[in-house]
Amino acid sequence: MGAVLPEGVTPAGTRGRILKAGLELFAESGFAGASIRQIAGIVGINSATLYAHYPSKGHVLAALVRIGHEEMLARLTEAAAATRDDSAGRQLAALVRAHVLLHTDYPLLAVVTNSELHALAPELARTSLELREQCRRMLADVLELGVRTGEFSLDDPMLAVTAIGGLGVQVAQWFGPALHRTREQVADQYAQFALRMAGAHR
Amino acid sequence: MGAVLPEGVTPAGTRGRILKAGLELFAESGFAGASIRQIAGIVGINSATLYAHYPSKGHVLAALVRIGHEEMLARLTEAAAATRDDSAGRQLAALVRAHVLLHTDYPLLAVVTNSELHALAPELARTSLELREQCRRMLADVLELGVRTGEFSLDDPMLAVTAIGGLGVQVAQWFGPALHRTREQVADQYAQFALRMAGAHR
Amino acid sequence: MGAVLPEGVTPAGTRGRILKAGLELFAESGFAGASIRQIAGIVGINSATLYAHYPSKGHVLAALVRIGHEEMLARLTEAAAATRDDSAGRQLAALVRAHVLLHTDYPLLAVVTNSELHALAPELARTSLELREQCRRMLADVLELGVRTGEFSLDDPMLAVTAIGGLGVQVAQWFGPALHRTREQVADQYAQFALRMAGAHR
Amino acid sequence: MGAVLPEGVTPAGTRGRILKAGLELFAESGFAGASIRQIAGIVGINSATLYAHYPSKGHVLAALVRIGHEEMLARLTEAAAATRDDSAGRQLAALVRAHVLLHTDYPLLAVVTNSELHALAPELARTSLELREQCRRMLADVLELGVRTGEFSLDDPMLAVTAIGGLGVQVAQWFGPALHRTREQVADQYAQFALRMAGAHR
DNA sequence: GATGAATGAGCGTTCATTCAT
DNA sequence: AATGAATGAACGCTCATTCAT
Repeated sequence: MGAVLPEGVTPAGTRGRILKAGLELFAESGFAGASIRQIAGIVGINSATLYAHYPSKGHVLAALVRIGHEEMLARLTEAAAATRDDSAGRQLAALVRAHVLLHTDYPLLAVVTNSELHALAPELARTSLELREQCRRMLADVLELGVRTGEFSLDDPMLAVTAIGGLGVQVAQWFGPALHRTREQVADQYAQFALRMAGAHR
Repeated sequence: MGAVLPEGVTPAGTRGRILKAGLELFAESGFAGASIRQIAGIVGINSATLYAHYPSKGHVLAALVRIGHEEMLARLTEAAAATRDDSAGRQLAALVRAHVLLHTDYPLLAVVTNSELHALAPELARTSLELREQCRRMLADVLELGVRTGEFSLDDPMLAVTAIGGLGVQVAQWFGPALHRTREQVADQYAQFALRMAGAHR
Repeated sequence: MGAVLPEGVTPAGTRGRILKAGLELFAESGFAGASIRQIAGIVGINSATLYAHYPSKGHVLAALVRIGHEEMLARLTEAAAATRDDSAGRQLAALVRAHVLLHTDYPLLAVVTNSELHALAPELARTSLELREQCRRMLADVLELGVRTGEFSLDDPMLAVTAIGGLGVQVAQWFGPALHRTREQVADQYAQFALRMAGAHR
Repeated sequence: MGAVLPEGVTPAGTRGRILKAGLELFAESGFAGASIRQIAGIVGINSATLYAHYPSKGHVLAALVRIGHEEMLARLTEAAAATRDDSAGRQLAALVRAHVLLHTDYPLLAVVTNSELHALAPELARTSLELREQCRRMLADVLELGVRTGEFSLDDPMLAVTAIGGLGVQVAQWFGPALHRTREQVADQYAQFALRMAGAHR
């Protein structure tokens, strides 16, 4: 299945396998629709054993959401760093490409990260919400830069941030081999869409 | 609350109140996260009474999803009819405006319609899936028309259909008074985004 | 199917159709396993309508059990009357034949009458229990007569009453066309069994 | 109470206590009339705990029915073995005695085994139905043997199998201290009845 | 005589979680 | 690190019954 998690960030051993099983089930049935016993069943452990690794079902989701947001921030940060001295257009393209590729590479994680955040207790969600805001800020900065330099033309930059930021989210829901497009092709297309939305010239 | 349903299509009396309560809860907690007793509680009836009106929890969702898709098709159809003889650009703008306004007017319905369809038994989902495909087809037709007439320039029209079609969906998740923009302003902005994505010139 | 009730005793119209439906379902699923809605469904009426004819589910069963016992008493009485002046052997044969034929003719009624009596509130059951005792008495009288005249030889007449009285009960559970025997054949066989059990000579 | 189960075959601990409670209630109210909470209440556990031991209410019944049939087969087999070289008459008497004693020793189990089999899902019932057929076969064999040797005289051996096989069933419904007869007395009487029904001479 | 809407109680079952082992 | 047994609460749903129409 597509239940893939970023290496490095993801814990090893049983903890990691619990996360992967949770990812699979939360993506398919939602947080409320997936049960601790189903998760344990996939991992091959008793449901009570799960509590030796995570203090509650909510903490499993929190860990996933956290990983998803951290990976997003990492990729966007990297993209920004790589284009720090480029034009606003190049910076925007890099951000959108990175965002889209995140969603083609970890589609289930993106789905869970985006649509199950509300199921999280406020305290468990806080960290992730902050990461999310940082990402948003990065996109907003680039758009504002472009507007300032005259490279972009936007009537309502804030709406543009939301619209462009929302592009990647959809990708996670349908990207797959049946699409007959590579991740790069999709990323390039969406980068073009973003540039056009920003009214970029040159 | 934003638990608003299109008039006319929505049944009257207890049936309608059940739908509104279901809409509110499904939007907030998802299908699996909302309980029949919660719905009944909002309506102010015994949970058993619900079954005098709908044969199962799934049928409540199905009715909502159905109404959502029918309203979408109705609005898109109206927009298309009103611009039948206009340029592809005007047709596209009309479709996107209609789509966005649907999401500003019935945000909860749009959220439920889009993100809980998977919770529906295949048989209950079929009708709605067909309506959804019709809407997609309408957007695709306009984009193809624009490409044919040279009005639009698109490398990959199919991806554009998806990207533009996805614009409205996000709107439902954040539109509200706190945004300090009218529904018309948002619709106009998004129509502009769509035209830019399509590479429309004049 | 085999949901047949004795004519004459059974009420006409909807009341009768309710009884037949109840008979069918109580025989198949037991009193607790059959629902008022199922009964109403077979009759083709609303479940609330049933209460215009019977004050409760229990009263439907009571009516059936009553009919069953009355038919039994009627048939046994007739058999006894027809052989009043015959030998004990002929009297016994007539009783057993009548008993068996009752069970071949109204198998479902017999099943319900025998195995759902316990589900009846004591007050509703009383009348039927009295009828049942009368029938038992008739059989006991014949056996005692035969013992007195030396026609029968029995170590423990009371056990014989029970054993012979129980013969018919089984018949209801398997009699049918698949048996490839007529009701008369079965009745004759069982009458012979009874005579043998009684140790009848001549 | 008479909620007694054969030792050895019956599981120990909570599992066994669940079976005993189920036996008591199924015998009294039937399968449909007894609730999981009633069973759990008698055992003294939460109703959810029951599901740690049996996957469904039906499986509790299935276990009981299974035990009942296994005990029946075991006792009949033993009786047959002990009289293997005896006359058909002695073999028949041994079988009937064993059958009756089974019903005096485990009356509730016999009632449940006989009258709730129909409530079992076909798959759960299969094994028990096979055991039941084996028992029937044993009785049929003895009767056929007696007919062949001229020891018995039967017009319709198949009906005799059913009639004699049905003798024991009734016993379970009334045997008890109030009867003022020992289990042995009843068994002997019924063995005599069976021999007479078979038309045995010496 | 019949209905649809309604109800309180209860159904079999599953939930997330705890705890002794 | 892992388990089986246990729990209170809740699940979706059906029950027999009532009542205004």
